[in-house]
Amino acid sequence: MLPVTVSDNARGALLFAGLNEQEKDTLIKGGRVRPVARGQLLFAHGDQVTHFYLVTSGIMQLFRASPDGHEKTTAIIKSGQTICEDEIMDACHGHRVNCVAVEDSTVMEFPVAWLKEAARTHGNFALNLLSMISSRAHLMELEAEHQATMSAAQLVACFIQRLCVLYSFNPKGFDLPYSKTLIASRLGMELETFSRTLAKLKEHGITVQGNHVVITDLGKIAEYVCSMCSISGECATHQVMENKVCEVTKGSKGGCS
Amino acid sequence: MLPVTVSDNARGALLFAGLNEQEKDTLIKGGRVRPVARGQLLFAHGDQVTHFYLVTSGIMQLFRASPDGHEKTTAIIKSGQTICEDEIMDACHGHRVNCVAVEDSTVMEFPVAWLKEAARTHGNFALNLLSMISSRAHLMELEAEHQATMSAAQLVACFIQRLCVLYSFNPKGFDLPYSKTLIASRLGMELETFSRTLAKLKEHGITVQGNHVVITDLGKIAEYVCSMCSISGECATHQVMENKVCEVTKGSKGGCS
DNA sequence: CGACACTTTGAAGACGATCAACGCCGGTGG
DNA sequence: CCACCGGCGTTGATCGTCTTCAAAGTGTCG
Repeated sequence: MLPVTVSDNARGALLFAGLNEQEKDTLIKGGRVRPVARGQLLFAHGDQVTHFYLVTSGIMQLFRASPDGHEKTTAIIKSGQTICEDEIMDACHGHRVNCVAVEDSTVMEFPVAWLKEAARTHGNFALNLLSMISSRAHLMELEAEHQATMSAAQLVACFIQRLCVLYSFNPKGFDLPYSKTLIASRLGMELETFSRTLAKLKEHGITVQGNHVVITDLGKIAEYVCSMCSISGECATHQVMENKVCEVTKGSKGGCS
Repeated sequence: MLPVTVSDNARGALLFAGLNEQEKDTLIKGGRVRPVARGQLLFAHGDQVTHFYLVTSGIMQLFRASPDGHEKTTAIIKSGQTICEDEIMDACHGHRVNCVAVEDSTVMEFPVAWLKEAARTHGNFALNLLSMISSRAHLMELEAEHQATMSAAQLVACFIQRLCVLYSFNPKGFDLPYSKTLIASRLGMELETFSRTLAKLKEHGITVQGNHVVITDLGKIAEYVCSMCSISGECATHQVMENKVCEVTKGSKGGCS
C-alpha cells in the first residue's frame, strides 16, 4: 500500500515533469523509499553528500546551528519538493545544513552518481534539473533581497501568502501547517518578534488567532507586501492569490482575468 | 585585437571548464561580442529574456528599483562571470532586474534557444551549467542567511574578505574596486551605515582609509565573521584568505596546510 | 494535579534608517 | 585663476524596529 502511494507522489513531482511514463519508471527505479520518523535526522551538517532526496510525504526541516546555540531554518520542505538538488551538483563535499523530519515523513533517495549520470544521458531530465535549481536560485535571491529590504511584518505577510498558495489553502481561513517557532526560525526572526508581528498584521488584512489564519483583505496585503515584491513587478504569488480568491468566491463578482 | 582578447577571456571561463578546445570553439561561435559603455543598460527589468551573457571585461551591476525610489543592487558581476544563467532556464518570461555597466565593459551574448540546445546535446556543458547555477543558488542561500543573521559590520567584513579572494588582492593592502555607494547598495544597507561601519571594523582587524583597505588581523576577522559563516563550518573564503596570506608573506612563518 | 512544550506579553536596550549639515574633489564656465 | 556646481563620502542627532531578558499564560499528556 505505502509503496504505491509514495511512487505515485514521486511520479507527480516536478522533477519528472514532461517525461513519459516509461522514462519515469526507469528513473524512479533508481531511487529507494525511506521513512523518516519525526525528529529523526536524515543527514547532519558536514556529512558527505551521498544522495539526492525527493520528499514523498511529511515535512522536512533544513537548518544550521551556530556556535552560540542559535538555529536558523533555511528551508521547510513539503511533499513533492526535493532536497540537495543544489548541493549535489556543486563541487562541495559535505552537507551544509542539518535535515530533520518535522513530522513522520517518507523520502525517496537517489545516489549522487546515478543522478549525474541521469542528467548527462537524459537531456530532458537535465533540463528539468536545471529548471528546478534555477527556480531555487531565484527564490533564494528574492529571499536575500527580502531579508535586506523588508520589515518583519512584511516578511511575515509575504510568508503567509506563499503558504496559502503552496498548500492551496482557502485564504478565508486555514490553520498554520507548522509551529510558530519553526516559522519564526524560517523567517530569521525571534519568536517574540513573530508573535508580536502577527497582531500588527490585522490592520494589513491578515488576522491570526492561535493557529488559525484569516486573510481579510487581499488588496491591503498586495499594497503592503507586493509593493516590495513587485519592486520586481512580478509577484506571481499574489496573482495566484487573487485567482484563488476568485475560485473560492467564484461567481460572487465580475470576471477574473 | 579586441576580439582575440575577449575570446581568450571567454575560453577561460568556468562555463567551459573541462571541455576540449574544439568544443570550446564550437560553443563560443554561438556567441556574439558586444561592448557596453559605462552607464549603458544591457537590459532592463521586465524586458524579455533573450540572451545569456558572459562578461569578458569590465563590471556589470544588477539592480532592482522599488517604487519609493530605492535601489537594491543584487549582484556585481566581474569579468569571467555570467549573467542570467538562472533566469534563462527558469520558466520566467521577463528579466527580474536591471543590468547596467559600472564601467566600460564587453560581454558575449548567447541566444537562449542556443543555450538550451547546447545543454541538451552537450552533456558535460549541461553539467557545467548545473554546477554554476548550483553554486549560485548556494551563494544566494548563504546570502539570505547572512542578511538574516549577521550585523552590518559582519556583512561588511565578510564582503571585504570575499572581495579580496575574488580579485586576488593582497590582504596587506588594496583599493576597493568600486564605489562605496555601490558596495553599500550591494549589501542592502545605507551608505551612512556602511561608512560608519568601516570605522568600527578597525578593532576587528580591517582598516579602511578612503579607498584603501588593509587587513591587519586575519585571526580576528575569522573570529568575528567566520564564526557566523562557519555556522556552516565551511567558510571556504576564509581558508583561501589564510592561504593567500601565506603566499603573500611566504617564508615568514611556518608551513601552511 | 503537575510537568513540559509552546506561546504571549512587558520593559529595556542595541542597532540601523533617516534627515540634515558639512567636507572633499573634479569639472565647467566666466 | 577663481567661483560655482554636482557627485561622493563623512559625521551628528533622532527615531523606529528588532532583539534580549524576564515573567506569565495556554495547552497537552501522564
